[in-house]
Amino acid sequence: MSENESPSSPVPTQDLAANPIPFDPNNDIGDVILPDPLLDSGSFIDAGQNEAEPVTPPNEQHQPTSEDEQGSGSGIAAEPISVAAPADGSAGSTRPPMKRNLEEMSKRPSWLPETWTIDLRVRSSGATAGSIDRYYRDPSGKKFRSKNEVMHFLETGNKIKRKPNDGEATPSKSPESKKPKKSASKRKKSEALKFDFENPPSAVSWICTNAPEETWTAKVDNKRVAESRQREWATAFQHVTQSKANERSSN
DNA sequence: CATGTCGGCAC
DNA sequence: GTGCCGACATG
Repeated sequence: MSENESPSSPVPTQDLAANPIPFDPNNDIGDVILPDPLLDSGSFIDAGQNEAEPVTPPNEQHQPTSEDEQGSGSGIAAEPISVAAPADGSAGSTRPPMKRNLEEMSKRPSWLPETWTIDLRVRSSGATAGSIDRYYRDPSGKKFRSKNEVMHFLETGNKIKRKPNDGEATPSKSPESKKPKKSASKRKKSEALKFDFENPPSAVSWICTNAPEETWTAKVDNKRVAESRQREWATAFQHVTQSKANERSSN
């Protein structure tokens, strides 16, 4: 649907789309983490509607090793509002009550890892225009549309398979397409664990920073553990515990 | 073919 | 009202 051409729709997209994300440089997260080297890609596409948001959301930590940003959708659609840093208003004076809703909506759910991001997208057309869709982005930029997809990815490391489009929409002349429901001997190769089980650190200190949000940081030898490594640990941990659980249940 | 977007239903 | 996922559109 590029270019809304509804005869009676001047496309009054605004209000919700334009949301100045309050960001307070004073509001640190306890001087830990936030190594985010490059912040960018907040605003790009802009169907030239309106919402020429002068404010560039200074959040969104991007991992250097990954594809970045999605190209563009179908033209329309407001700019994706990315919420990474906790937009807490310790010094934020004004807080319009209505925006509060939006803010609250962008608060990170507890099940979402700290390193992930939430993308808020406002529907700009259609019957459901004005609705807000929430997407979740992992540190490498992969996009997920629901908690379930995120969970699935967290646990298996495989992105959930998007609908392969099937049936009438794809008249492939062969209604009798073979559909191997399960490949018995084909094991999906998931990423290898990046954890040195042979040489684990002798001691790890975990520091909890409470402001503005609960954040745990690991230290080995008094040195901060890279956030990426923490993630590797988490992945390894999950993998191991999950394996154990499987063993147990199959016993 | 991949990915974004909207419809619409199930909580 | 919100979250979620299928269906569709589009580059």
